[in-house]
Amino acid sequence: MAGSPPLRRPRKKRVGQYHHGDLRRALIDQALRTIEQEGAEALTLRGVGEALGVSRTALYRHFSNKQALVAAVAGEGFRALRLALTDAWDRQGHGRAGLEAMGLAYIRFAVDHSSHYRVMFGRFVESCARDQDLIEAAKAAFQALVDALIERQQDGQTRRDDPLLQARFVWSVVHGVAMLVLDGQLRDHDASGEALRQYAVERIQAAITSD
Amino acid sequence: MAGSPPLRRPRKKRVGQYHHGDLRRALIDQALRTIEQEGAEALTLRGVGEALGVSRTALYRHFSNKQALVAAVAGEGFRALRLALTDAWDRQGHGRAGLEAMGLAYIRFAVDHSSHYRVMFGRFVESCARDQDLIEAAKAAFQALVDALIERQQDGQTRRDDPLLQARFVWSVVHGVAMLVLDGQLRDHDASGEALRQYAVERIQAAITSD
DNA sequence: ACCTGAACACCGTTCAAGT
DNA sequence: ACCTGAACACCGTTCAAGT
Repeated sequence: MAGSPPLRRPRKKRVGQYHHGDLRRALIDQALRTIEQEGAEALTLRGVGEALGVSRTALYRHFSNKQALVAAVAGEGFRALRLALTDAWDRQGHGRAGLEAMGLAYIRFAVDHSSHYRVMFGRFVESCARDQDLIEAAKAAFQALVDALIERQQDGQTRRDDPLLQARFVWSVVHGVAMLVLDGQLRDHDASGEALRQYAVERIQAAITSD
Repeated sequence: MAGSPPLRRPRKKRVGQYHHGDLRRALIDQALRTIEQEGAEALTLRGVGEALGVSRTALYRHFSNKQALVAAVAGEGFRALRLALTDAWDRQGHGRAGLEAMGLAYIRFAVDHSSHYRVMFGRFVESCARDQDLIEAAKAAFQALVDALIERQQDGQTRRDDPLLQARFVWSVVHGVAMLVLDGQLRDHDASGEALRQYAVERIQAAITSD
């Protein structure tokens, strides 16, 4: 779904040789790989550098600090999420089914890339919310939902509430469901998680339709 | 709302003297104070110890590690949250207004104690989900919502879905709204945040009522 | 029983120095 | 321009030793 990054194997550092590739790109990919495989709290600059056969301070040539690297990874996440949402919407033909597919796609993304998803919304990001690229990527993903809801309203299928407000509500629901499933708040991770997803998208539909 | 802990001032350590109070309690209170004032990532065992005039390893007599301390703080949070929920429900007389008040109380708790709330649901807690006290406290808070929804169903006011599923859905919505507001995803923190809260509780009502 | 202080193995970040 | 290695100021945790 996320278009997994090219598998650049950790390589032994040959002495006296620079990286001389797209180190910035390589750093982001390696950070994402670490996050997905071992979790966000296992991400260390030393580890990333070592895996790339590069000094642990090399990344300061490309990022101002660790947070900036994490923000870049989060940005990638929002771009992948946006794609997942628009894909679902398009594939189901922009109708009620499309909207439900979008909701399920959102939750699936969060569950399938739980560590990455956490980074996208975690406290990490909050403080470096100045990162323009990150903000734009997040906005674009959100806009995909707004557009879909507007189309449904114009087709006369849903309540004509403020689309932005309506979108925030829908986003809240799927975000909340995703977080609950991720946090393992649901004892039996599989069965009740699946039931909640289905119930949630159905009730969203009711909420944006009925009086 | 949370019944703020007794203000035990950081005191200078007098040499050769032990704490000899309820150190466990003092550690939890101090940790919570640090979290609320400076955020969860500013919490260090060294800092807690210093504020209490105690060695930085003293807490290992009362907690197995930092995570256990954090779990205890999270447990306190769930107990306070449960109180906030039942208070709102009771004060509004168990009706539709009571349920809406509950939803707003939930979101208000999260916003007013944002750092504490984050700790309650953050990744911290996930790994030490074995902490029985924490699990019980979280369950009790959730149960308050389940009970309210069951009562509404029995009064014939809402859909007779599986109460547990319905409660998870409602919890997801308020949790999602709280997270969105907290993450500053909402540009104008005040106005649109307020609007979203109102819209959310209203749409929850619609979702659990209509077909 | 309860607490301490030194020690250990980690962090992110800075900076003068290399090529 | 890009990268390195040593150094700095932090962590959580362990453990022998004190009272």
